Amino acid sequence: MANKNLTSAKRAKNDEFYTQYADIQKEIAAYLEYDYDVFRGKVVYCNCDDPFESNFFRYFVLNFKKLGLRQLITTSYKPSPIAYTQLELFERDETPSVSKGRPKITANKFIINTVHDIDGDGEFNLEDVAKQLKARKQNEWMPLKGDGDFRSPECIDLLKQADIVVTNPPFSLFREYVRQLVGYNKKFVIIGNMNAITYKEVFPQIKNNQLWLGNGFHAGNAYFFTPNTRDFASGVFDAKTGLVKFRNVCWYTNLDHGRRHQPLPLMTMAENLKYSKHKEIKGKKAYEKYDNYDAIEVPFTDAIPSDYDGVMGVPISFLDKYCPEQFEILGATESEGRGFSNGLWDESSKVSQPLVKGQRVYKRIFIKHKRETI
DNA sequence: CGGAGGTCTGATCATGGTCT
DNA sequence: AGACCATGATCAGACCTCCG
Repeated sequence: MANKNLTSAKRAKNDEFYTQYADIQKEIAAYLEYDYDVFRGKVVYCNCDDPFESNFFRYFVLNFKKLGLRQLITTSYKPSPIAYTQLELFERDETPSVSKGRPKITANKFIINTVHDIDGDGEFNLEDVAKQLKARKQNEWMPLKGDGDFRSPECIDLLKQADIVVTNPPFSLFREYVRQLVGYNKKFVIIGNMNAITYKEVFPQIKNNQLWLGNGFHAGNAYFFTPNTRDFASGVFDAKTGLVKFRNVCWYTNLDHGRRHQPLPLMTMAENLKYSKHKEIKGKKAYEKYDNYDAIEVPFTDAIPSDYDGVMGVPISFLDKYCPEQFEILGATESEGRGFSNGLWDESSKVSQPLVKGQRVYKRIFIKHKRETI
């Protein structure tokens, strides 16, 4: 067990990817558009965010009044690399050390209760925050006792005080992270890999409409800033901008937003097949029954027919377009097919990956039209 | 030709059962 | 109990194809 924690922590250290300000702004805007007061009177906690670097911290401080926050709590996991400091809060040497002989910079905790223009330059900005924090009136800044791991007791105590968690957690710890959030019954807006949809911790919640995808990155292409430039192949890392490109990245949330309630425009089966070969769309078998599932194969989200009332298997990226008023989610193939058989959700099912005429297809989610029934 | 959408591997690690 | 093996689950990526 101890060993497991060690390896996790080691891995987490490599998870140094900073979300861009514009991406956070765009995502939060989607929730505000749906309900302008979602954040009003709320305690927001960013528990994987170094305030020295984090754009989450920056966003929520700068929009503290506009959102009507009650409090913003931020904790970091690891020491800040000195090179990328946005917030020139303190001389680095002033930073209290945990113990002698160890690096002076440690995991930090920031608690913001109030923000206002303190230096009288007519606008509120990060300089004001720095001054307020230095004065240690109303707002708090202190090192954490431990390493700032989101699972540590002091971070869990802070989590308990929070209403909404917003952050970009280490992907390698995503399952544990979600499990903790759900366990403490928190609202959240977090970033994860699209494959996490199929996780045992995640999919059942999606199915029950307790969790869904957020507004999202443009086309699932997310660009994160990273100081670890050497770990990436060219094409993935852009030296000019310092950004790493990731495919298939999305926001996971249980806050509602408008796009989620827009039904996907659909065509009939015949219309979808019109310009393609019989039973094929873009060279893929379409609308055939699976060999091992009581459902038909729909190879593209675009190709979901408007006129089929039975169970349909669709790619996981369908969830980005999922509108709960339009469709019902029945199950998924999960990894190697656990969880669904004979048209029903079944935990003990051991059915293998979906096959169409003996050919294996990728992971599928099983959905059905919601119809006005008599 | 670049953006959007979907699918692809096999290395790697966790887990669980069985053999000394 | 600990070593060893079989199986399951995952992937802060890589690649391919279609389309305008």
